[in-house]
Amino acid sequence: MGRPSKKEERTEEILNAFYRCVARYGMEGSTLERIAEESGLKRSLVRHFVGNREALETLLVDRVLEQSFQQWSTFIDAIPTKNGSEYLLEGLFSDQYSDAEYILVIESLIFCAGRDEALRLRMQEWMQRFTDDLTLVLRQEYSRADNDSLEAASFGLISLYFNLDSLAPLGMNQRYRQPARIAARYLIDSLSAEK
Amino acid sequence: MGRPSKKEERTEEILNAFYRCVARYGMEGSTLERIAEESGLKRSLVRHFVGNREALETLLVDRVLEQSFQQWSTFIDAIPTKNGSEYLLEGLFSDQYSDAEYILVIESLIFCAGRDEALRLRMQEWMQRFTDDLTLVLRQEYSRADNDSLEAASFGLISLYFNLDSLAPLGMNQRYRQPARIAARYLIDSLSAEK
DNA sequence: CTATTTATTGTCATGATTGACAATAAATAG
DNA sequence: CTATTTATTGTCAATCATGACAATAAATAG
Repeated sequence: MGRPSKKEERTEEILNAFYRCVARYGMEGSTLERIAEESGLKRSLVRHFVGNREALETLLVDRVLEQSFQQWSTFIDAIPTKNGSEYLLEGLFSDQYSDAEYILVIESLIFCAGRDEALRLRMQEWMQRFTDDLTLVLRQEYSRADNDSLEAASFGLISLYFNLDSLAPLGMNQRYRQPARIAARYLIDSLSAEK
Repeated sequence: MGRPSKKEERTEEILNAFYRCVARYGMEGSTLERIAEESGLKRSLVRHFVGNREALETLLVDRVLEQSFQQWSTFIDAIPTKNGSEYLLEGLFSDQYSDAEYILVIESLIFCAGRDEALRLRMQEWMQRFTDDLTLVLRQEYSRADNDSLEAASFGLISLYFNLDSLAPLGMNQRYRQPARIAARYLIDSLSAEK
């Protein structure tokens, strides 16, 4: 009985607002006031539904990493054994799936990790998994390439993917999407050119 | 007459401290108190020698961009007409010249540029010049490659260069230096493989 | 309607950040 | 030593960010 709880939906709204704030102002610049304003709620409500700042940050980090792992798994699992690199290119560098905010948030988390031991371990694991999965996909298609080459190509793809959207604050991410895609193809093609 | 001024050296110390703080805490996280502590001075002295926060930021941005242009020009001008790509690889990906703080500061400036019209224009110019110069160097060596390929390779090199040191907070920049270098070579070699 | 639960608003205290400036100490020229 | 200039220290007020909580309004069950 009693008034029905909006905790779940409100929490969702608040975390989405926090997410957008981090993409725009960074973690340090995302004050509770800004988050409240971005979510269209009073600051007291932010506290009421989620808690203090620490709880808010914990929840955001958990959520971002969980969603990231989730979507990445879905993406990776959908990659066919044959011609997987085409899927990679499409998934990483098409307008369609591009999400600049996402990269800016991840970038912020990596930055914060420099001063947060626990977060650092999680982001290291995150990055490791990212590269390992990519390497695995590439290995399926280019089984003759050695490990160093595969790792180099994986890191190259990730770098292109990250760097492209980290230029979003300059409004230059669209301008360099095509170059990024071409460069990515160069990296992949290099694997088949191996001796 | 009067007591000799320490304005120049103190300003230098303060801006260096600010620089380190930005690399560690970001622009928003670099409070005057932290900058003062990092420089070993009282906050009042920071104000005395440089001014308020706005003046401090203006001076830092000017200094970072000026030094960046300066060092980049020196680097680019030293590149020989023949075999320039070897110099590029060495300059961008050797331990010796690596400077993670520099990239983290630039990254912070790009991020800030999202909320600062004037800064955005300057960083756009900065990024444009970076890629243009790289493209020019590559064109000297791979004159048969078309513009799109050159631009893609340039953007790829920059992405690898940036992304590598942006992993510094995770302590993973050393681990991926070699992959980055290998990937960079792949990109460059792709230009000679052009039809 | 009543009791209960939760949303919503508002407020107050505390601490952090910044700006401004007074007061003192130190160095130098003459 | 004196006058002058600057470094250095210290302090106070204004603003912002946060935490805590009281008070009210709204919704629901019975």
